[in-house]
Order: sequence, then structure tokens, then C-alpha cells
Amino acid sequence: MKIATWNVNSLKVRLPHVLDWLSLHQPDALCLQELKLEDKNFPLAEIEAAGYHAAFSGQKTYNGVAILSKQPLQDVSAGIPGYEDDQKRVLSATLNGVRLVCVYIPNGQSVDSGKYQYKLGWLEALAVWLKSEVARYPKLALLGDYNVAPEDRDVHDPKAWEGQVLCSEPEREAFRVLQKIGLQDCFRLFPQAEGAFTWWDYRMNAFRRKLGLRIDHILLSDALASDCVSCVVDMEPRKLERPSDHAPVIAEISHAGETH
DNA sequence: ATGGCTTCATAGTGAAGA
Repeated sequence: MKIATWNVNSLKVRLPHVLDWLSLHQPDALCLQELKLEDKNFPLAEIEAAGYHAAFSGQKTYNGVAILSKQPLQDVSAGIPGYEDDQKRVLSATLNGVRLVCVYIPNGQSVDSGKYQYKLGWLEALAVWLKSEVARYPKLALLGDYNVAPEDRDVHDPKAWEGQVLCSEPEREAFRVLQKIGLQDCFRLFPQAEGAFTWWDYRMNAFRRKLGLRIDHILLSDALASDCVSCVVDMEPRKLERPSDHAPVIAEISHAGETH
């Protein structure tokens, strides 16, 4: 089973890239973030024409998440139960016995911002909820844009980013809390190339200069992590004309989610 | 250099992203 995540920064603008990418990589599931469109404008016909089902939770201008899948999704659910939030940032669904949770974790803007406080509260609510979800679904994958670079090696210039939003200690601690409830960062289960980041600023030629951060992740419960055979960042779409500022992350899990 | 670039909503510029 091949599962992936990609912050597309406007599904309307990036639809051609997404369709090309699906055709090339044929993932069993692709989680998308920052759709930036209302559900009534979701390009369902184009996605279905590409051979994929879709569940989505969108809103005007900001946020918005979707899960695309080759096989139909079951038990689709939006948001974190019991956590009031107008921002569409979470979508869950089951695919052949694997619980997929697609997240667009708040950016936080800066550590002295009210949005940063919202981010930390949001992460706490996510961890509380996921603890029970992992118990309920032993095979659970948490995929998305976390807006957290977990360690210094996930940052091109750790000194410059020290204490800044995306890299601050409270955010990194929140990431470790997710790991403590049994979710493993499968990217780190394998040797990785230098400069394998997932986001590069649009400005200052950041991509060409390799000035990136790894903030998009796939975390797997123990039952999935033990069967994970690869996890890579695909930087190719970042080289295209009018790219998303994020690159997709792909994990492959042997045996999981196969129909028999 | 609180800039740089891209998107959306809007019809000038401003908010937000990370």
C-alpha cells in the first residue's frame, strides 16, 4: 500500500500537477492540504476521471483537506470530535482496514502571535484525540502538513531558525507527544539524502539554493511502521512551473491495506 | 532589509502562508 501527502497550496491552481502526479505514482491514497476552495468547487469530475475516489472538507480561501483513493473510503469524518474549530484542517477515513488521518496543522505565524497559541492548543487537542484513535484503530497513519520541523537536521539553517515558529521547542515537544502515543516518523526509519526537505519559501530562490524545512510528515502506528518499506520526499513537482511550495511525501507499507 | 513570492478576494491593496 502506497500512501502520500501533499500540501498543494490551492487545488484549483495545482490540479494539473496533482493529476500528473497521480498518473505517475499511482498511490493507493493521497492526502491533500490547503485546497483553498469550497466543497461545491472541488474538482471531483477530474479526480474521478483519473481513477480516484475523493472525500473532502473545504472552505473559501483558506485551509481545506482531502483524501483521494483508488478504492472507496469508509467511515469518513471531518474535524477533531469535541474540538470546536471553523477551520477545515482534519479529515479521516478508513481504507482497507487502515485509518488515514489527513491534517493541516496551523502555521502559527510567529511565536508571539495569537495564532501560535491556537496552534499549540490545536496540537494538544489532536494528541488527546489521537491517543484514543490509535487504540481504536491499531493501523493508523497520520499524514499531512504539520508545520513543525521536528529536529535541527530537518532545517537547512538551524541557527537562523532557532526558536522561530515551525522550530520552537513547544512545537517540537508537541511533535514528540505524537511519537509517544505510538506514532513513528517513518521518514527516519530509512537513510535519507542531505537536503530532503518538504517546503521551500517561494522567495529568494529558496528551492534552488536548497533552503528548505521538513515540515510535512507521515507518522505510522507501530502495526504499520513495522511493515513500512520506504518513505521518500518527491522533490520533482517543486521544480515545475508554478509549483506548490511543498513537495509530496510517500510511504510504502507492505501487506497493509491489500484486498484479498 | 519585518523585505523577498504566491494565492485569494477584490478591483487598491491586504491577509496569510511558513
